[in-house]
Amino acid sequence: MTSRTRPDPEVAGDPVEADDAPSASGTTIDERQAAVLRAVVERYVATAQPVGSGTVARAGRLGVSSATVRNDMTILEREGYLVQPHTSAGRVPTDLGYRLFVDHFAADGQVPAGTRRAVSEFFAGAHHALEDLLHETSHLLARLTDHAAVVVGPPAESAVVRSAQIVALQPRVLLVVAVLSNGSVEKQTLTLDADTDDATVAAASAILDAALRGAAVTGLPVPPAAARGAGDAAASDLARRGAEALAAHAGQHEDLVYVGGASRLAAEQSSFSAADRAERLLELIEEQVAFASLLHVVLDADVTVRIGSENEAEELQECSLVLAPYPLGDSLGGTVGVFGPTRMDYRRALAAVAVVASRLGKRLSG
Amino acid sequence: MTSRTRPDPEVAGDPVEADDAPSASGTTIDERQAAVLRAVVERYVATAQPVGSGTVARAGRLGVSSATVRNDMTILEREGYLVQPHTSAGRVPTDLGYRLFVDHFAADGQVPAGTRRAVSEFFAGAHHALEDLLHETSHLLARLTDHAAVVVGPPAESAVVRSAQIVALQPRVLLVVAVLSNGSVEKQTLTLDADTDDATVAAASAILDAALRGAAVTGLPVPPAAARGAGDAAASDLARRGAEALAAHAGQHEDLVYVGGASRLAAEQSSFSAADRAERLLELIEEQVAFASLLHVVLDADVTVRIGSENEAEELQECSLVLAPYPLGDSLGGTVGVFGPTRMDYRRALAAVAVVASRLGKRLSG
DNA sequence: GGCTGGCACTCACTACACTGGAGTGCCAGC
DNA sequence: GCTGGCACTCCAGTGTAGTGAGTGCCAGCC
Repeated sequence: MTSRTRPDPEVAGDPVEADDAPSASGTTIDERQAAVLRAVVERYVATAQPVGSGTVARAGRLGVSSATVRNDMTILEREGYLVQPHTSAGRVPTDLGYRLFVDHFAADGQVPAGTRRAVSEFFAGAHHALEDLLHETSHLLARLTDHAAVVVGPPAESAVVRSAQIVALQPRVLLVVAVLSNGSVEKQTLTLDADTDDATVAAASAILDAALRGAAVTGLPVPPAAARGAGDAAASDLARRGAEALAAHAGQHEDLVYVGGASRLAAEQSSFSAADRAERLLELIEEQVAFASLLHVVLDADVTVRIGSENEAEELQECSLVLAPYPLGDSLGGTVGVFGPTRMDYRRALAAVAVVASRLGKRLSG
Repeated sequence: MTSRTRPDPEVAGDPVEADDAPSASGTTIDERQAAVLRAVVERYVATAQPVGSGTVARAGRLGVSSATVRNDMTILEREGYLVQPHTSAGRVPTDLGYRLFVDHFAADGQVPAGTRRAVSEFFAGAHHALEDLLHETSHLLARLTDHAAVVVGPPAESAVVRSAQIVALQPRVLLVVAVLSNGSVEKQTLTLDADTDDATVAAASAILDAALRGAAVTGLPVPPAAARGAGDAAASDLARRGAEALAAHAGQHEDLVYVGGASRLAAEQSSFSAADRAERLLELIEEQVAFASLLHVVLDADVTVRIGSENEAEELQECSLVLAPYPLGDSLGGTVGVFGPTRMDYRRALAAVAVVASRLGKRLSG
């Protein structure tokens, strides 16, 4: 349930290792300082206001005075976990601060009963096509976390053609359709120069089906050469064109991304520094392909959290992603995740993502 | 090119009829007052600042002093075309003011050369599946107008099944696929309690295809009863289940809506009074079905403009829609349109929507 | 040595008064 | 019927305190 492949630092007794601290001092922070950080993060996530030492001390969990908290905050700031927006304001967590929080305090894996129930109800319901299920899952996750959510479909690469056919829509317009093993359907329109008769289309469809059935969608089916004896050159030619059209399209076909709750980004606009950040993010989402590539990296980990500057993409510098892969049958499926401002309730997001990924995987595999 | 079915009021010489004016006086506004309104609208659209009498007079088109403009503005305000945000500010157009502007000054139908060229280039390019074309068209329209754009697909009602089949994805998971005459594909997964063999699936597929081919997608195909002699009861049963699944789904299947450039709503947030307006709109867009129903009403008109309160939906009260239907073959296709804040460049939007609708119709019909 | 209370200091935020300017309505005169 | 002039309104911007939350530092206490 932890994120990243980092040794889990000890919190009790021994000093917490500030492994990523930018300071060259190699200083560590102790247990109470970590608790202060925790209090600051929780408070800041709740209120969006810089948190002062008095607030933390008054909360009373630590049993120390505000002066002591102040001293700890000074250290936490020196070590890069907190920053002050300006002198005489409270402190705000840095990306590094969130990272420590996530690694130490967000990983207890408690899933709220309400979340668990909502997920169960959702997956108990009927869903038709794969696309619908994934799409609705993204909305479920958005509802649970109150952030935008993504569901990346199973990778297209592993799909195999289960059926292929050519259908006449209009006299000169044909549709080439391939049903893939992952439940998706590839289609391509084919416009002809002259009318074709039904028999030729049917023959071509049969040729195409025979040639493509069972073929992997990548390393695509070789177009059947002018085969089939000299029987029907027109049909054979048509089948070849159909195969080519499919191959050209399927080859560059990226995994589909379903985004739910993108509207929440508008509400989160105030959490971003640049005024057009939310707009840029929405644009990024609209370019599905580019967006999918940003989510792909997770595959091995259980749940991965990427906080602010840990993201490479410029647009995501002020965002956090909580991602988890889900299995599909015995192989790997896709990814589900949540993204919002770094000021995010990581515990809730982690719990929701984990449980949804797990249930979605079971649903798709069972 | 005009909107609504309202007699085009005379502007030259005769007084312009203030047909929708809320005042009981039945007063009319004259040509110069209309020109003042025009100047206010154009200026306000450009600057988003209330427009004062001095600004209009200084622009010089009218050749009258600011005092005269002031008098006209007073009348325009009394008649409901303008409002003052507060005393001693300039004037801002009302929905009624925009309506007059659209009816009188936005209808000259001049399409900028750049727009025309961009549209030509777009439709000259190759597009594969119908869905892709419509999706990309919505982005084209968004780019041209700098607002969010919608493209509603051809109505599903008129579609006819051109092919139907059942494909095995996994031993117990089947996919029922129907290719429709409008180029779309309906699919449904079917989960079985026991494994089936390929022969049964193939037989069921043949039965289904025979039964559904040519049937209208509405008033849906009656599931073939336990027919086909006693030959293969399992196949016949399977075909019936497939047909039922398709019918259940296709019956409630709404026309698809493609939205492009929704991210622009975030930038337009400042044009809305309520802070969460943009968020509400994005939510509305996410619920495709609900959104589509708001766009459907246009069918007869050439280009329709709905301004602010002319929209019935509560969420659209501060939005304007510019919509135009496009033909598909000989029947009616779908709708293309643009939507943004009432403070919108209507001339540009009208021109872009008209030309895109026309070219899209030709492309789909030719 | 580490926690604590106390204290001086910083600085954003708010309230308030003041001013400049854009805009208005009205009116007498051409 | 248009125009210039004039008094008035009121937003927006600026300068000035006052307030309070928060900080850093330090001496003292356990």
